Amino acid sequence: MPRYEPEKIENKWRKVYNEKKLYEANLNEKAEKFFITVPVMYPDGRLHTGHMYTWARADIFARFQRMQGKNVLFPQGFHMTGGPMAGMSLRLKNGDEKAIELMKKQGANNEDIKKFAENPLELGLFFGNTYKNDFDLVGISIDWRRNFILSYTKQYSRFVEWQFRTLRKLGYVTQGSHPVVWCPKENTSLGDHDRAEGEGESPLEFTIIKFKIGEFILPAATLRPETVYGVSNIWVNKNGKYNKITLSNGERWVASEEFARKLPYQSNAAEKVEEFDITSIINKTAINPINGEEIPVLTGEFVKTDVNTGVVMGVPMHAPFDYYHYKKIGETTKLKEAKKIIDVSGRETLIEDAIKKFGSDEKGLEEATKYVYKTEFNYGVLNDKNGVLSGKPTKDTKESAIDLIKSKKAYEKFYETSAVIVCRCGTKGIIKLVENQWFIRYSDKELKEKSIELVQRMDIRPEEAKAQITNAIYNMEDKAATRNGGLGTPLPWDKDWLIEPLSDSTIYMSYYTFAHLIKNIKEDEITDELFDYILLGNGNATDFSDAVKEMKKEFDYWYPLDMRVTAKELITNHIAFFIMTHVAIFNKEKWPKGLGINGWITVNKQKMSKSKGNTMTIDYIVNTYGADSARLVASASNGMDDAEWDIQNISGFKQKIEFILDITEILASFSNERKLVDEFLLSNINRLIDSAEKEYYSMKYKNSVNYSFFKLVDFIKQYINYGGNNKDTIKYALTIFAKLNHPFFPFVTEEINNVINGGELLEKHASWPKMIKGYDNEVIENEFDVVKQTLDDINTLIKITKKTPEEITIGIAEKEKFDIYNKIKEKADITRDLKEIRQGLQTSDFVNKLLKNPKRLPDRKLDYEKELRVFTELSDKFKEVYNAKIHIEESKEDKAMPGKPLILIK
RNA sequence: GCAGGGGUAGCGAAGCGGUCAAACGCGUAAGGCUUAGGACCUUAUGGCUUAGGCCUUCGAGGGUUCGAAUCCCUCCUCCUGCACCA
Repeated sequence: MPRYEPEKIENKWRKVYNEKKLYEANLNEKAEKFFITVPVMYPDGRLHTGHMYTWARADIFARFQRMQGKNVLFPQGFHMTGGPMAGMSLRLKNGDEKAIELMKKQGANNEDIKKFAENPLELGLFFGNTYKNDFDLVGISIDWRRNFILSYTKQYSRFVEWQFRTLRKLGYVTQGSHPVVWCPKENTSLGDHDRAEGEGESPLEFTIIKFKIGEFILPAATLRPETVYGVSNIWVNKNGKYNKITLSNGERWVASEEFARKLPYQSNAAEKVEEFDITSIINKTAINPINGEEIPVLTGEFVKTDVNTGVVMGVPMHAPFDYYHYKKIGETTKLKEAKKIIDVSGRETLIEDAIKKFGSDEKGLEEATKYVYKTEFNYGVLNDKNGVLSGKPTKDTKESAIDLIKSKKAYEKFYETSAVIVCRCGTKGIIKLVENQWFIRYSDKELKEKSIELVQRMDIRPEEAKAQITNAIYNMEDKAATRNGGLGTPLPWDKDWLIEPLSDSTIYMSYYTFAHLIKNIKEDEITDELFDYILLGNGNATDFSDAVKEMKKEFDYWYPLDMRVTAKELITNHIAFFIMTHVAIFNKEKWPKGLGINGWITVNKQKMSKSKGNTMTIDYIVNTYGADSARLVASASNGMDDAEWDIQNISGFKQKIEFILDITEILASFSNERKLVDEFLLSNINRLIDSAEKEYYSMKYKNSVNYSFFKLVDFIKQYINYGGNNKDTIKYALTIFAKLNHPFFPFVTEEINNVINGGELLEKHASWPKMIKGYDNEVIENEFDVVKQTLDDINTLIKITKKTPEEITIGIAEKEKFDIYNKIKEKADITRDLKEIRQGLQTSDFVNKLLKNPKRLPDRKLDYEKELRVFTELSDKFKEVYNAKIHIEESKEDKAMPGKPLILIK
């Protein structure tokens, strides 16, 4: 018997598929089209199992649709817009050891790395090439002719320009200023992916209140301007370095040196910066601009000079740090009593309690701060010591507090990071206020409404994702669409700006439809009018060349997009942008139709990702286990939950494949004998076709392999085990096995089908099997269940009695009992009311037994003749299993029930 | 803070008002096969039980129902995303 040799089989069919160009999709008016995409990939490293998961899921659907007779287009592009590649290139250029090592580990040599350092696009092209190989290896059925690179392809840049001019014409573009996390060394914004530390952190807006001290201003930064009436003092850190900053309006600020360095990124007001001896103002008196109160400047070593201004207002009764240190200084120096200005009813000693609870070390005070802020914010009210703010709930006071501060000309704002952020280059990130930033107005109410309406109609799997997407759109704010570093297409009307990567990739799927044709069109022929004509149907056909008309034909045929497959983390950004931009630009009939959202793979509960180092590259896994085995990963989950993937699963898969290959090989040696067990197998397999199809359709692949693979194999095993040996039945079972599993395991199933049936390829239109009505046989399925149950029961009995059976008698209930049983079964389908069921039945011990519990009423149809025949047919099997004499007979005993024969063991 | 999704056997998970320990996969144990290991096959895998039985379970508590993991309420707890970044 031959071993399963995946490499041999896979090479063979991979070659056939490529030679016959089966993955290349051509316009064919006669065939129904199906257009499926996965987002463009950003080629900055090798592909791993995590990627394979998403693409295999899409590929399975693509193949499934092909087998349904659809003309399937599954293209794939690359994305080379944006920061990470440029950042990596820069790091390589600077000789960053870590970066160089990372590239080497992924197969780049010194020559390559030199090229990457010179041009980040080279890096993308290098990895892009490995992707094509890896995908081909694992059998992702992509039409590579339509591949293109965003936004590196010149023609595509034209397309993005058209997109943005169109959005602007429609009024969806606006301009304003915007705070971003920034690396001052690489001079670029720091997205999550560019950070070595501080993922998920964002800019936080602080209010600066200007306290006067002599000729100087102390700018105190706070998140709670509403506590300004409770200020007891100003904190500075006597160990910190401070500057005197002269502003263009003449104000002279005293703030930390770090602040002076950060300020220019948010305002160009500073004219002169000089050193300042902070100790010279400690214990001097400052003025609260809101109420004119005189307050001392105190030193507090807890004040961080690298955050905000290095000047903090002390509000002891409402801030644990202030409380603790103010008290401490108060022990030796006479200080005014701190004012309590926020009341939380029933929590008079909130701050004392909080410190007691969490402790007075730094960590404890931090915890206490969170706790106090939260409690006061949600339940607090500003008491009568708050001037014009008195009586307001804390929750609603921030805005009016700011207005008040503004009216005293004491207001300023400053952005700070919500926690420490470090760039991959090692530099600490700061906040830059980007002026004149261009936005796409995703906040537009009408656009949101239309988009949400579309989402309700879309075919989204899993169903739960619909609510999330709806919500994401509902909460959408304006999106900064440009940036001033990295790679990308310049904004057509303001060339200083580059269009940002999430914004140049919202409707590019339409570009796939003609990507292979537009390559031949000269750049200057690609005008806005051309795209208006192709994509929106505007303009006159006579104005365009045949080549352009051809492109329009492709677009009209393939668009809209039928299915987009992505991981769930894209819901709140890319998916929302994708849907909304389509709604904004395209005619209604071109809006997207379907989505497939998946979770991610975890290994030991950790998300599989490059940064965690828990991945395997695709070429490794395919070379080690085979492509079909590797694709099993797509069955890791049903919906968008995270799915734990265990490489051990592959061994069970292989065992079963070998079993199937074995019977495939010896198919000719089976007989022509037909028995009840044939009906059993045909009926079950027939039903599996339907079950598997439904699960494939809703992308619940864990369920679909369960049916098409594990259950089906199990049925064939049972069939053989019960003595089935009919050649036609087995041939049918194997054929269905090959077909139902082909989307999942294309190569080995093609081989199996080829061996038993020859002829046409499965990877061809409309090879999906249909159910055969006559094969359905519910009663036979039930009776074989009875056999299984009876075998179990016999085992239990033998175990309990510890007997070695010499004779086993199986007593089938008499026909009358079956009649009553089936009658009750029919009634129980309608009602569970025992009285109602009892009506018209003669009372007997048997009836009483069946009607004891409404939960245990008869619920499957059985048949006397069949039950007797099934057991008779299998008596040899029983004999073999128990090595005992077997009697099958009718029995009048009470214990002989329909579906539960009497068992006697001697 | 805002939003979304969970808590079922050793693990991953199915089940979403009615086949009485719960699909399927993995793991584990025993037996078989084998020179041995691996692989493979069979059986078992909540507890008790000398005749197919009983008891206890689906995060916790309460409710609706003849009947709830499944519906309703309260609580505990875990995970994920939050944008200028692919």
